[in-house]
Amino acid sequence: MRWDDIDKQICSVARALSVVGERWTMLILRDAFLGTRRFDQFQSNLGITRHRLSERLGKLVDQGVLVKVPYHDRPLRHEYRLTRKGLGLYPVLMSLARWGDEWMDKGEGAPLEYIHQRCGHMTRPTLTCSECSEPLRPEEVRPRLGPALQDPNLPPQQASLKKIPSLLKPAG
Amino acid sequence: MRWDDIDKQICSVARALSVVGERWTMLILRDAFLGTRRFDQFQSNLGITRHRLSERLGKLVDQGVLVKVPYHDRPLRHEYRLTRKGLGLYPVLMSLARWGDEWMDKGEGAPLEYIHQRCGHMTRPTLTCSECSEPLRPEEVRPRLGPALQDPNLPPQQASLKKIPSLLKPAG
DNA sequence: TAACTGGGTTCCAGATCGGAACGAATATGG
DNA sequence: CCATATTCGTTCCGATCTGGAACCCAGTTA
Repeated sequence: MRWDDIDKQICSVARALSVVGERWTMLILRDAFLGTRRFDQFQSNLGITRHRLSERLGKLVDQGVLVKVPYHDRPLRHEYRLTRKGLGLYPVLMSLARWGDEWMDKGEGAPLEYIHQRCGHMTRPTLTCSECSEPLRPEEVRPRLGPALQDPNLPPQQASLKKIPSLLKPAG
Repeated sequence: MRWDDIDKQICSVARALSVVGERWTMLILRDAFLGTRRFDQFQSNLGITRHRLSERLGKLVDQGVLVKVPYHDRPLRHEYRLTRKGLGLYPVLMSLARWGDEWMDKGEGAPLEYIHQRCGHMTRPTLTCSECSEPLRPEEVRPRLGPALQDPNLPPQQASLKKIPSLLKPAG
């Protein structure tokens, strides 16, 4: 299967990755969340080539993750801002950052810390259950088929998704 | 800058992506979280080529995200299991899935639903503050320089990271 | 002894990437 | 009026990565 076809899978992770799963895209969004808005700023912060940046920004705009907002005309200039859809990726970025902090630290501590202004404390973002507010641990969550996979006449390649073995134990 | 050098950045997101940011890697991990353990199962579930799969699994093992555990000798066979480091990626996968559910739905509802066995309810995983337990909203969080970026003699390319403009408003 | 299974590796054409040069529209300085 | 700068891109080309198919190897089954 080609990478370009992953968005055809009946899987939310695959669909999400079809938008944000390419090289650089997540780093562009990281910068966007830190306030970067202009082409040249993205380019010099990231060290990405202009060509690639242009392509990625274009795709994010097409997908509704960013919008081009004019901030000056004559000459026409625009900046790139996160939409609501883009802001929805905040948990993804934060979870990546947290994992990087914990597992990829090179011994000098975290690059950035985060203050939750609502409570005033330095926060370590935690994924919790919407119903009981406890932290979500993988071995306490059981996936089951949702509406999209209950359709009896699924394309056969997707059938494997119907078997969810789902035992989550670490090893080692 | 080459993609292979992103792990040299002083940024936890970049470092995390240097491990899980390549094509297919996240989908391999999604499958691992759903219980897949064997080479052929990954291959047929994902539709990835054997070559690519072999390479990605190898890298994940090198990075300590998966371990090869023998389950049969003569002939020697092993399976791939998530380590603690790998299990640490759960929030990333869940956040991606949630975002996909919300923003990439094609009108047939979610592919999978998740039951939190501790409380018995269907859960919508939510990123919250470790200190006050409120949901973390991007505009309520202010990043500041952590230990790793306070070093006064940083490599100059990284200096841009020191400026954190950080205004997070949607537009659109 | 032939076919099968699990878990790979090799090879090659085609797609994607990185770097550098080029372009276009306007503003600024002299 | 001309030269230079700024901002935001696009074009071109050689290097790297990817996908598909074929091949390999150690047992196992029949």
